[in-house]
Amino acid sequence: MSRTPLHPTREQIELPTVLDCLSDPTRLAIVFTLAGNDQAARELRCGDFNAFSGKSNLAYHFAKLREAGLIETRIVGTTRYQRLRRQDLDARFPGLLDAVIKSAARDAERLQFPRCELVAAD
Amino acid sequence: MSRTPLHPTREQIELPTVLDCLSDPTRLAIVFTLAGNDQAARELRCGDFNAFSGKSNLAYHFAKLREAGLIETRIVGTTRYQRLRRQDLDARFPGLLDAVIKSAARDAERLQFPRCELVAAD
DNA sequence: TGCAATGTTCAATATTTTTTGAACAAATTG
DNA sequence: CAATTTGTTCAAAAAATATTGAACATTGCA
Repeated sequence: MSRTPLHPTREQIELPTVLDCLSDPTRLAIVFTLAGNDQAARELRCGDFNAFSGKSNLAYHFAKLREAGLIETRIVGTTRYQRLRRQDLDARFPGLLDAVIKSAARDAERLQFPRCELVAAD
Repeated sequence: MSRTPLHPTREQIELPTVLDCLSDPTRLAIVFTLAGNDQAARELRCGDFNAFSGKSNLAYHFAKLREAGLIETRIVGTTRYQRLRRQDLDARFPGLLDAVIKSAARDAERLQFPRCELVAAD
């Protein structure tokens, strides 16, 4: 599935772009899930998010998150593992991600995030 | 100019809506300016933002900010004063606004906010 | 090798947002 | 009262985003 995609460097991450990513409910749910505020892992595969939306729509949102610098994609065989670029984000925008994640957690009820359904691992 | 417009209550303020407001460069500039990170006042009139965009476009953005719960509009005669609803935002999303404002301040160079041109007061 | 699984990419839609300008409204001032 | 100032509202146009499904690519497996 092609080569490992392009990620912006830490310095290239832009505030408005990051906020835009987080303002979309689907992407916020993805980021929240990757942040592991549930009991979830730190690294998840695309397929784990199938409850969130259709495959191709997810690919679109993952691309946006990746290009914005929010997540890093690691390719292993035929699956892609995503993880939050927490260190980079914290360095670039101190306190921002924490505030967003905590607020999202407090509002979990009203935000109604889909439940991440772990795909059986190999 | 009609009656004082509707503002959501503190509890009605939604995280994705707030993030969406902040992700737009014009609105982020407005919020940043109202936050007074320059030497600016806490309450500003629409006209003070004329450098940011056209009048009707500003009215659009102010409405978005107001309906999202980011600003409060106070009508005095023919002018409208806007102020950040900092207390409500801090209560609802602790640390969020601070993180955004601070990050914006650090990135001031690259964000290139327009300079708020104070309109002569009465 | 051929089939299944995982995701991407592309093109077409659909939807939402932003921007503009003209017309309007309310208050203030001469 | 007429003119000016401040800013809104409306409708139209422009632009950006999101969503879908079909086709494709890569890897893993029987």
